[in-house]
Order: sequence, then structure tokens, then C-alpha cells
Amino acid sequence: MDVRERLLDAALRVFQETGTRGATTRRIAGEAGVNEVTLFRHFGSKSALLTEALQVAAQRSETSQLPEHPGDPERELTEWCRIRLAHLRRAKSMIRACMGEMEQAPEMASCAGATPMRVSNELHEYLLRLRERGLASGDFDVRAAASMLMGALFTDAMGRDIMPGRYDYSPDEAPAKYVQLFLRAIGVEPARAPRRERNVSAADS
Amino acid sequence: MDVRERLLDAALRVFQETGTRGATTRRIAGEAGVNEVTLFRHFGSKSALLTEALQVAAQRSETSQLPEHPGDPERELTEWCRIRLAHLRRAKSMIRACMGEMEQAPEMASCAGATPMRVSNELHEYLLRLRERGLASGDFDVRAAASMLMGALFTDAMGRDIMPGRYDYSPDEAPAKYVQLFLRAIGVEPARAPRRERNVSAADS
DNA sequence: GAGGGTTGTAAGCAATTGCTTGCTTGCGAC
DNA sequence: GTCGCAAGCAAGCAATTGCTTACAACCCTC
Repeated sequence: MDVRERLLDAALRVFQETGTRGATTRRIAGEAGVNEVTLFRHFGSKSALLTEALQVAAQRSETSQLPEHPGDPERELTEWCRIRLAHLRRAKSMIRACMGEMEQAPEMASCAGATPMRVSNELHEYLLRLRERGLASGDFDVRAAASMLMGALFTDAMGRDIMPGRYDYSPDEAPAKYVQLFLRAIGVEPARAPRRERNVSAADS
Repeated sequence: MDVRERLLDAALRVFQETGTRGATTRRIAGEAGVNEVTLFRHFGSKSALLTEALQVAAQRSETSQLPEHPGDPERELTEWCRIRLAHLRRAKSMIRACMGEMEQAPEMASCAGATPMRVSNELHEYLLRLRERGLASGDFDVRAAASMLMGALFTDAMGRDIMPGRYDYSPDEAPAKYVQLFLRAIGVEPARAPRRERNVSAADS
């Protein structure tokens, strides 16, 4: 890993911990094992470094496609939620830091909102397909439903550690629980052979 | 309003905008229309001032009771959600600022998590009562359900302004939409006289 | 081995920031 | 009046921080 990458990486790490103001150039350079002067030689200024680091971070958000042709909504959605939730947990510090900055740097909003909007649209379209195929009832608000499921995942990822004891189900069980409630809300029939508490991690074939 | 209160108030305002590091004593004093020296005479240090200001803010969170004896779940929950959502929107800047600080000041977590935990428990117990009375089906996870509804509200309040165009329903309509989905999820029959899109603000008798 | 590009080192500068000190002013109580 | 208290004001101090400059060391290429 060359010096530039090390600096970008360190900048991101320090930013997550302390925000823009707390991320001093000395600390970032130290974290990268690089002299502070080198930082300025490569990026010119602290804000340029942070901007580039955040752009890089925003671009490498993984994708997890919902199938084009819905087959088993419960299995497909549970797996999708599992991946989404894992991603949100990994990005937790980053998301929190960005939320803290948002008030002072509104231009960050567009960057921060891009991924959830894309994901939300993906879910939205999947739900439309479900409805077209008659797999879900026709009388619910698709946007609100998508928003609700995403909200459950987001809040679970953000809130679990600050509300000890509020969740009596483990992080692993969460996706299945939310999906079960969600499917009832949008009127999806349970799978043909109704089974309780399907093991999610084994369902990946 | 005396000097102490003005300082506490200003400290909160500046903290919301800029976080701990950005909230300089000079700025807080200026915002309060008070000399910087006076700030130190009253509170001793910047951190003491901020700590006290945050404690005060945490204590004055309003309460909105769900009825002890559930009657009309849709109406009661919609009204409750409306109040919760309004509160979250008002506290938005504050919540964002606190999330940004959480990584560096974990002791803030307990303070920040107290209100949502209390609210969540209130909802939890209401749902138990619904179930006892046979108003909701018996086979859903109560914690997960409560978490889901609260997540929808939280995410709506936090995310609406950073995801333009994602919500095609207005902030006023949101509570009713979420509650409708939620009630289906937990198996609550729609009200006896099924009516679409009841005007919430007029339902308060 | 000469030269050019990359990095480290030492030093420092101007601005900011938490906090202190010394002094003055205004005001109500005795 | 004068005593005590609360507040303002001017100044400053030590530490931090973004950024610069000057110089030496290294490595690769020709």
C-alpha cells in the first residue's frame, strides 16, 4: 500500500472517531505512519484529503441485488436484509460521524444520502414486482412499506449498542423477525410449507 | 432569563450546530450575550457547562401516554406516532450532534438512549395489552414489532431531508401510513367502519 | 556517479482556544 | 456611605493546529 492510500485510509479512520474538527493532520499522518509534511505534499490541504477520502469511501459501498423475478419473498428478503444490516453495522461509526457533520456541512447530505436512496429504490422496485405478480396484496403504500423496513434495519444497526436490553433477539435473528412482520404488513402469504424460525445462514444455496 | 439559563441555552444551541469541539467558549458566550469570563465564573470549565446543558435537555423530553385501556388502536397509535414524530423532528439537530459525539464519548450513549428506551417500553407494553385483550394476533414478536415502528419514525425524522424525493407522502401523512402497515403486521383488524385516509388532526376528541 | 523525484526532519509562524488575572463598574443591603 | 456581589473589559498565556520552509537522506535511472 503506497503512501497516498495509507493516508486516505488513516484519514477515514480518524474521521470516524473524531469528526472533521478532531481529525488533525498530525494525527492522521501519525496513524498512517507518514510524516505530516508528506500529507500536505500529496493533498495540499486537510479538507482536500478528507473530501477525497470520503468520496472513495462512498463509492465502495457493496451492492446486494434483489432478484429480478421474485420467487420466495421471505427467503429473498431475509437474505437481503441480512446483508444490508451487516453493511450498516460495519458502516456504523462512519454514519454516525457523518450525521454529526451534517448540520455544519450540508453538502455532505447528498453524499451520505446516495447509498440509502439507491438501496431504497431497489427495495421499492422489488415490492412493485411482488405486487404485479400477485404475490402481495394491492392496497398498501409501497414507499411507506420500503421506508419502514429500511428504518427497522437502520435503527437496529444504530441503536442496539446505546439501548442495552431493549432487544431481546440477537443481531442474527433480527432480519428474519423484521421480514416476517413486514410480509404480513404487505399481505404476503407465508411460504407454502410454513416452518418456524428458518436458519438464515444455511439458506444460502 | 438570568445569565446561567442564557448560557445553558446558548451552549445547547451551539452544540447542536457544531458539536463539542466546535462549541468554543467564546462563541457560546457571544451567543448568550455574556462575557466569556462570566461563563467560567459560573461553570468553571467548558465541559462542565456542556454536561449540565445536556442533562437539562435530556430531562425536558415530553411524554405522550398511550392509553392504559386500548380502545381504537389505529386512532390511538396514529396520534401517538404523530406526537413522537414531531418530537423527533424538533430534536433532529440534537440527535445528530449526539450521534457524532458518541464514538468519542461513550458515556453519552446512556444519556442519549434513555428517552428512546422509555418510549420503546411504553409502546411495548401497549402492544402486550392489545394482545391480552385479543385485539391483536398472538403470533408476532412484540419487541421486534415495537422496534420496527419506532425505527420507521426515527428514520423518517432523520432521513427525510437528506433523501429528497424518496418520500412521496408528506410528513403529516407519515404516521397514518406507518400505523396502517404496522397494524396489519401485528394482525389488528381494521376499524369496524373501514374508512380510507382518516384525517388525523380532526380525530382528537 | 550525476541528477531528479520522493520522503523524513527540524523549525517555525499565525490563528485559534481554554482558561486566568487584574481591574473597573453598577447595584442593592446594612 | 460603604461593603459585598455580580458582571464587564482588556490583556495575556500556554497549548493546539493548519500549513510552510529549508535542508538532508534515500532510491531509481541514465
